[in-house]
Amino acid sequence: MALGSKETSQPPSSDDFALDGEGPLFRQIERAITGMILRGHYKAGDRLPSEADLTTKFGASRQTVNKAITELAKQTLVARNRRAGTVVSARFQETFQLPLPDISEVVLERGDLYEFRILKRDRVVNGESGMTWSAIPKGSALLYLEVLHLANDAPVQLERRLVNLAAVPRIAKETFNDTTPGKWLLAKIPWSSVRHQLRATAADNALAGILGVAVGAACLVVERQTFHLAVPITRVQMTHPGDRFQIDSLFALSGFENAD
Amino acid sequence: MALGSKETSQPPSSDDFALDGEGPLFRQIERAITGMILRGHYKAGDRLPSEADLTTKFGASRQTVNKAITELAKQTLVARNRRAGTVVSARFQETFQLPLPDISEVVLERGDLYEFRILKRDRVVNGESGMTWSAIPKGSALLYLEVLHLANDAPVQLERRLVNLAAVPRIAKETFNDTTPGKWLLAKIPWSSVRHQLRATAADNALAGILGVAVGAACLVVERQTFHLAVPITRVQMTHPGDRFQIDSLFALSGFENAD
DNA sequence: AAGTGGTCTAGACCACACG
DNA sequence: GTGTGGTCTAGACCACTTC
Repeated sequence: MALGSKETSQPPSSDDFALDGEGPLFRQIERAITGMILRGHYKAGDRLPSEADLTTKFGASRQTVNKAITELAKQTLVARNRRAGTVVSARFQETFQLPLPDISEVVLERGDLYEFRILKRDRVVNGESGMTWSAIPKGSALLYLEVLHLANDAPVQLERRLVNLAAVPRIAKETFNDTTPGKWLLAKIPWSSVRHQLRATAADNALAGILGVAVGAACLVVERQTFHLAVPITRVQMTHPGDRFQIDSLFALSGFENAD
Repeated sequence: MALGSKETSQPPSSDDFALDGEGPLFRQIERAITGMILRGHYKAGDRLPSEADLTTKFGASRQTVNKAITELAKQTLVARNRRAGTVVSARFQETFQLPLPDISEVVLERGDLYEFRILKRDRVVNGESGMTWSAIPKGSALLYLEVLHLANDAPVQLERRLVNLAAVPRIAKETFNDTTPGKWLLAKIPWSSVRHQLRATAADNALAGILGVAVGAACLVVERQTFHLAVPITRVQMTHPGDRFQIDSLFALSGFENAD
């Protein structure tokens, strides 16, 4: 079971460049090379054969080989350099995909009953009455929404949202009888960039009352700011009771999804 | 400033298929199509021209057009279907890249002084003395490590780690004078899949004492399990004081990074 | 100077899904 | 059937970087 096969590992033999015949050729090549790296035939810092060599070894065109290796480079498994060649990375990926879907889908996915309630809905002026969104000039018209999301009647998320009314005037007439503001915005307004922040906070009195947890209880906060072509669209703070919500993500190198 | 240009948006004219001449052709095509979608010339559910048509409109080869659209499909901006064609997605990406680098780099990046202390180091048997890792058979030999990470002498992370000794026997001799266990493992042992969980917890007495926070303080917990070719390597719980640590991530559609 | 990756084209065959 | 994307090849030119 020992993985410490590095000390005794062999350099890649011609057999290691064998393909398994499953699926597209470029994926087979991807798997073959990933496999050699994972099995220690290529170690961190080692140089892979050039594309021209791989073309011969795999019996594929250069385009196909290039597509495979480009994909490995995107996964940060290798680094590519002109003239110097392709080198196995010393360190693996440090950025991971985390799914942050609409809370309604998380709840429904679990088979629970989903419901939401609009607690507040106010037109506010940026910078006044304690509402400030620094990405937007003071004095701008904003819509403030407070929405409680419930799973089987238990609160799982308090959503506190500011919407830039100059960018999304139509939202003023929307009543949100059928969809949540989050889904409405996602469907109506495209975005070009998104910023996320994750942190933990203790519930204050107001939050504790709304979420039905003890004062001081740990909560997971996801804050999201959405922009469209440099125009701020919406900023939302999603606060979850720490004991009823977590984010879960599984990542596998492509071709090795079933290696668990 | 209003973005509600959808109601008045025009169907794409031939001018919209103009390229800006910057960088590789496939990126120009990518930007051109992304731009048409973001500006509302193509709305959710609309069908893009076929690859053959785009080949003509952009004056590029099919390979090049295909590469551009394949990239858009990976970003979930469009969905591709044989026979039915390429359709603009009704909903945008719901999975985001979050950076989770080694804590030492986060601290050093901020310009703070970084230090770590190994608080505990025990050989344990899985299932005994309160240590259980369900991915591994009971009775397996594990190494338990407790490491405190500090920024400017203030604790920012408590790391509690289990290592599968059968998979990583060499770690038994490692003293971690120079590197943290996390970095050591990353450098020595490759992984093929990783699972992450994020949640908030309240500090209990022990945790509060170690982190130097009040009992009950909110903490952000990142749990990571790493596997290599189906073999569990390590499981680590990284607990951060909620007020001294957060995860931050900015994502932009490629080609629109400067649109903020 | 020469090797390596970056990109592009023209042409081809195939698989799938819809009518 | 037939249109659409999925994939592949052979060949080419170029840019960058190291030798």
